[in-house]
Amino acid sequence: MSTIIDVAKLAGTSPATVSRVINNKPVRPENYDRVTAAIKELRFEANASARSLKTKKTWNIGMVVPFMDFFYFMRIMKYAQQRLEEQGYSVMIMDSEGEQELEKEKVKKLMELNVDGFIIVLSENDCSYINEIASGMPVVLCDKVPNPIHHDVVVCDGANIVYKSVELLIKNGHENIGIICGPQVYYTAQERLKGYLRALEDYHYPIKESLVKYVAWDTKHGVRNAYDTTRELLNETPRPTALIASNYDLTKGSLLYMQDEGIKIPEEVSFVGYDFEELYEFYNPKMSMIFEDFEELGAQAARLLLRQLQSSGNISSEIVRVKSRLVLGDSIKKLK
Amino acid sequence: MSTIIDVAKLAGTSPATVSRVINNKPVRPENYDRVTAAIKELRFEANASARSLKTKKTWNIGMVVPFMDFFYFMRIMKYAQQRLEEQGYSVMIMDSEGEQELEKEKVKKLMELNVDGFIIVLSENDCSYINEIASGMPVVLCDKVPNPIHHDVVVCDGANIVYKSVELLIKNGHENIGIICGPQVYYTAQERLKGYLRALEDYHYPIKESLVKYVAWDTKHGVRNAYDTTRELLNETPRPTALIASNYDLTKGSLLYMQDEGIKIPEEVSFVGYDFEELYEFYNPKMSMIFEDFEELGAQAARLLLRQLQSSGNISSEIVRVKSRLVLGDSIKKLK
DNA sequence: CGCTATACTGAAAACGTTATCACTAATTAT
DNA sequence: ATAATTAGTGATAACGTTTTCAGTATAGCG
Repeated sequence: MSTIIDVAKLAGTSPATVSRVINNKPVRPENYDRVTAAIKELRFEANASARSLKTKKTWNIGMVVPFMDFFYFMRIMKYAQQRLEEQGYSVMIMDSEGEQELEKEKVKKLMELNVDGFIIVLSENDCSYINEIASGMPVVLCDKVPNPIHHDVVVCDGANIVYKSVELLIKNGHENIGIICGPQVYYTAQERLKGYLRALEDYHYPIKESLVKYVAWDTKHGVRNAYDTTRELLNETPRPTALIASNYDLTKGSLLYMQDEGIKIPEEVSFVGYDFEELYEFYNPKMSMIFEDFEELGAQAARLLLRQLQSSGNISSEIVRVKSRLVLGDSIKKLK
Repeated sequence: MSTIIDVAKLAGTSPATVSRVINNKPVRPENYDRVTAAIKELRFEANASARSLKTKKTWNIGMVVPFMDFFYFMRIMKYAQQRLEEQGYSVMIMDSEGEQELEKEKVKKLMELNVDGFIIVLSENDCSYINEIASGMPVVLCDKVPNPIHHDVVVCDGANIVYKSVELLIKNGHENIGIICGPQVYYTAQERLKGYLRALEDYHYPIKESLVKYVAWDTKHGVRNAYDTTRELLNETPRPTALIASNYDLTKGSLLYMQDEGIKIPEEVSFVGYDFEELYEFYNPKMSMIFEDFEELGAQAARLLLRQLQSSGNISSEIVRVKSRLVLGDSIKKLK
């Protein structure tokens, strides 16, 4: 491996000039040519460690997700990474295994590695530790977000799309619509419920508490919880004629229950799911499903982070809502 | 941020002694205590860049996968990462988008970042560039492997498990068994076909060329290709009574075709798939499916890499085969 | 008790960059 | 033509570690 000094010698300039060339600072054209030629000849690559040591910038971004083998999180990170790479950043992704304690450790680890910023999908509804461990760091929170927020945040627009889904069910004659929600400490869970409530209100239907179920939707227990909750819901009076599962895992659990019990969709109950791609392709009949735009989610996260990285002064934090879409299948029965 | 010098001052020793403490080198107990106390008090963390600059070791491992939002690859990397972290390494994962040109770029980028080693899932059947770009680097190749191999390699044992599957089909009275294989330039594709051929031979059944289809199984086109090939297979004479799809995407494509055409499994054709977890839970009837052990795959990749990282001298490259398992569903019909 | 071997220690020189600063050459204004 | 500015240069000092090396205590030995 050759160094800036080797290049300088070959080009007949000082190391400082070589540094100026590789950092796009003004240099006499003649010197520029000689240096670039020397760089090519020696296959010189600036040493990242030395550079970071001097500049205090590693051009590395730390990402933490609850489960890195889960497409949902990784797709977000993939697209964020793409944008960040365009700006010269590299990315380190770590897995918190859905546990806050581990998440904290990973953030700490990334701090030791001197990352320049973070994109985090929280494991639990708490990010207070960030200010202790990584105070002053550029941070973007993504998807799972605690309610009082002091950071830049990107979430999918749940209110709107759930509103539309409920509206559609109503127009198909459904009055008793059950919904399986996430814990209301999460912003996204709140939003999705808000869409449900608002639609019913707008159409002057009463809201039946018994048809609104709150479920711990963490990736570890979400499926199981939704499974049980679906049973509960279908035993309520009035029995719901339609169900909305407001999350990937909740969708999975709910459908598994109905499959196990042989409950026919849409004959016995209509259904709208969330984010379950593979299933959408294969389930018979095709499920109606809400899909979040992970590509945009990641891109926005990257944008917000870059904004922080590039601005020197304090900027007020921003919350970005990314549109979701509802794809229709044959899982909604027309009543009457 | 405090430095080794601040710590030294507070502890009343030289920076060298502090360095010795944080690197577990022998130090007088009294000094050890004073230094650790000072470290705690100042919340000192050794600067990674400075350390790397001096030691030429970053403790970073580069990983490259074709698609980082694909659970298959990420699960491998997740478990590899776990093992590597235990040994103090951090991991940078990059996405080659299934294109060799990009893969090369990512490897180059990771070289610039001075990673200490690589775990790579190749996009195409060629890793010759590695010797140009990253010659001498510790490298482990994973899952998709070109045939003549000069690196450490981890693959799933396809021969054995496909053999078992074919055997099972034979015992259920099937003689005409179709198989959708990957391109024979891939080691894994070869192995899976080998299992098929050997089982038929062992049971003295003729091998019918028309029932063995070779398909480009890359993540971009695999599904589509399998879709078309399934049609072909089912139009062959003799018509196969059972089908084996030897890969996740091939399974997906094949099942999609049969679903679209309303071909009933197992009534019209028996089926054994590969790696399609979500589907296994939901498809009706339950598919018989081969599952690879990604956890072990990743763990072995990490083990091989650590072996290279820790050994100073040249070691001969190793090829590790990880057992797969066959999970039975109701997709195999008993003939006669 | 003196001698050698042992076990730590601190000073100082790296590692490969970038940033500062004083300086020179080239340009412009007068 | 000379003075005043501008543009670009190289020497040098960081950045925060580790490593070498010579040195100093301490322990072990006869």
